[in-house]
Amino acid sequence: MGTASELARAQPLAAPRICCLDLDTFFVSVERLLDPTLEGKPVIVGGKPGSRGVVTACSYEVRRLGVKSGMSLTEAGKRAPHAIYLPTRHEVYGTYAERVRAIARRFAPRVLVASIDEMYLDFSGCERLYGSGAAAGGSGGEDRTGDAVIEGAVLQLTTAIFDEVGLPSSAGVATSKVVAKVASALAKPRGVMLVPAGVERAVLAPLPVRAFPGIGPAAEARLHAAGYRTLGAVAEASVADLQGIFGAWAPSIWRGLQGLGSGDLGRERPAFAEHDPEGETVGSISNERTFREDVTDPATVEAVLCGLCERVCWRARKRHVKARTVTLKLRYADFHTLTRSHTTAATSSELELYPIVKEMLVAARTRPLPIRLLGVQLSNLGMFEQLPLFDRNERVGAAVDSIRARFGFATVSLATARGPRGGATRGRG
DNA sequence: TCTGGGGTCCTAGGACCC
DNA sequence: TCTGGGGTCCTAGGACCC
Repeated sequence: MGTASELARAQPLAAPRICCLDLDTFFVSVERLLDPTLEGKPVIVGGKPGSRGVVTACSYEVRRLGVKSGMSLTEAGKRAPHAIYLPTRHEVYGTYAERVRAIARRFAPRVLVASIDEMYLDFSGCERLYGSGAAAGGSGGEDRTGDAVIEGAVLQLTTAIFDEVGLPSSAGVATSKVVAKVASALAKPRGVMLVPAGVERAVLAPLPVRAFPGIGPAAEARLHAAGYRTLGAVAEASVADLQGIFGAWAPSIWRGLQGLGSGDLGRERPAFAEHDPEGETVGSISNERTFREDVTDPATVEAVLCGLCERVCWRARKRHVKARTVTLKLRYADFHTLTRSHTTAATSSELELYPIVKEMLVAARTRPLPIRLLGVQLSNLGMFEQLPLFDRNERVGAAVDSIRARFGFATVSLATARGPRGGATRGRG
């Protein structure tokens, strides 16, 4: 019996314990597992230097030379001419990521997959689960002991990932997701950093503004222009001051900087969710392609556009969703980029979508410049049930899918997707 | 330093309806 | 006939993340 505050004093609610687990130079680490001679050498994943594209991952050896992920391969080639350049192999990395997730689920009751190499684990209330015996001799108060217990569990987790899969990882633990994420970045490589409740602001204060998730190049420039250089300085500002810089994000960024960010995992991103808890699917499915060389040839343009339609529709059908909105993305040789979208009745058939997208391209392409990139995106997605297929287009789609399920995506395609001289535009992968 | 590909979320204007 | 305002949907563009 008693008021809520009396109860809280008698039985202190432990602060949330959110762990952000991040695999170190993930793609490089997987490549090294598959080819141990790469160990200790400068490695860049993303493609050949000089080819169009960017660095998707790089080892610490080349980071010392100023190479960063996102940098163009041309630039990387200048800074690290002797590095080993490898193509990106997403399917391979996916299987390793799944093994890591399976280990994570052994350690925490709730796990949220944030990206291929990053996840959040909720250790809130797990102090007793991990605290039996050994860690109970802490000298500090209740919370200190809890911190030590959780830190030990996270250390066990990263050790298990290394022992069982062979991948190095880092982790940050804090009372909120954002601070845990910042801490995991500070812990790299191969470290664990725990931010005790109450010291979040002190940990964030000296960091440059870009260290905070959600502050990118544009916000950084606006912050610098307004005189803010560190997260400590931004934390001093009022929500009203931040409104002009972050717009709708201001309150959540302000809270995050005070260490008051959300202490629960939040919702799984649909792209990673196995089942949609609300029964309704949000999100989008897109594929885009940058040409090796800018193209003008209409047959090539059509073939690629058709192939993109096929691919997104195929992925939509695999997820049992239909789209109401289709968006075309067009990038000219001079990098000027535009999008055109169209909303109709829900579909997942390329036979229906391709003519629409083709028409959008004709209407959108007002300049005589060669094309650098084409993209197709499906959005406004909704679930559909697997019913008998009355519709001709759906039967065609199902037949195509059953062949692809056995032999791969590239084995069948619409005639238009096969390029000018009848040859497939894509290899068998 | 000639700049990938997969996503999510926000902004802002216009159409349309009540 | 003129006027106002809110809500929702659509479209285009852009910031940000990995």
